[in-house]
Amino acid sequence: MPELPEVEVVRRGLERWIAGRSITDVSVPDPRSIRRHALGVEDFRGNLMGATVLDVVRRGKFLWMPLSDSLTSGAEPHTALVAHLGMSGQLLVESPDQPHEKHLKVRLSFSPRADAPEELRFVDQRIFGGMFITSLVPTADGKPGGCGMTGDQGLALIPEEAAHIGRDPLDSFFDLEALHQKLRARKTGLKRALLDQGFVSGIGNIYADEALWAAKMHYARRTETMRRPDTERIIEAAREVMSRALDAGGTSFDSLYVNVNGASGYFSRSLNAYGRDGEPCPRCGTIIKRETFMNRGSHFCPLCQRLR
DNA sequence: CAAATCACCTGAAAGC
DNA sequence: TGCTTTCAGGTGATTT
Repeated sequence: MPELPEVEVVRRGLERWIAGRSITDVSVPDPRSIRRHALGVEDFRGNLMGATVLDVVRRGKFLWMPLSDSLTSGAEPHTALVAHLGMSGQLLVESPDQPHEKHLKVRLSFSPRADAPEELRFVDQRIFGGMFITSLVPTADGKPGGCGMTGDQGLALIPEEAAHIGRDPLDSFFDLEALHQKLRARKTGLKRALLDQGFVSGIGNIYADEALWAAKMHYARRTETMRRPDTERIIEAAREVMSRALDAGGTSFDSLYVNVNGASGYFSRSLNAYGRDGEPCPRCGTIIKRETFMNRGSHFCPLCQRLR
């Protein structure tokens, strides 16, 4: 499933192929994928038709495209098209004559541009992801909303529905001290906190297990016992694991075009803990264990990652 | 306030 | 072989 590194690659692809173009047509073969757009399909279409995608920004696993307002062109955007890939979502930039994918949910047509395909397709098998249009609101810290052109360069706005999530470990404005204080105040298990997008975004089950393994910490470690170096260690581990995946994704394909088209699927990850229960820990040889925690698998080395 | 539960989905894989 | 069950996951609303 797509986690932060995959979403970032998609963002870069969209920035390259879609940013600056205007939307000429919209179709929604499966309205379930825009169920978070409360006003329905017609409103969704009406808001997108004629709008220009000004940028493609990401925080954690949320992607958004600030839209021009035809009435006040030149002014700050105040709405955005939000996309979340959920478990199985893909954003594909393709020519309209490509056969429709089995799980094609939303289709956007763009103004023609030389050497760029004209359609953006949202394909999603499990429908945990989706798209919707929403208002942009000021960020809590007044700093740029996320990763992207306008995101990094000063547009301190974020979609309402993503305003509650924390900055991700790859965000240049990530505030370690703020996270550390929140962790100490919360009284919960460490993995639970890592998966809670309100603390830090972008970390899913796979990278949580990998980061915990790399930092040699137990998933149930109490957050109130975390010391500053502990918080640093786990976040640095998460950052390391994710940027390694991003590097791999950025170099394992010929071009961004292939990436944004999802032709090669998701990154093949080199995993040390996740899904490796029953196999030896790459660090010490102890057999990796799997326990159910929060209704999902937690994979860890019983020796390297002890709960004290 | 923390944590558990559920809802949303499909299809691969395992179990019978 | 063929049916049924389990599982996987992110997010958000609701309940304990």
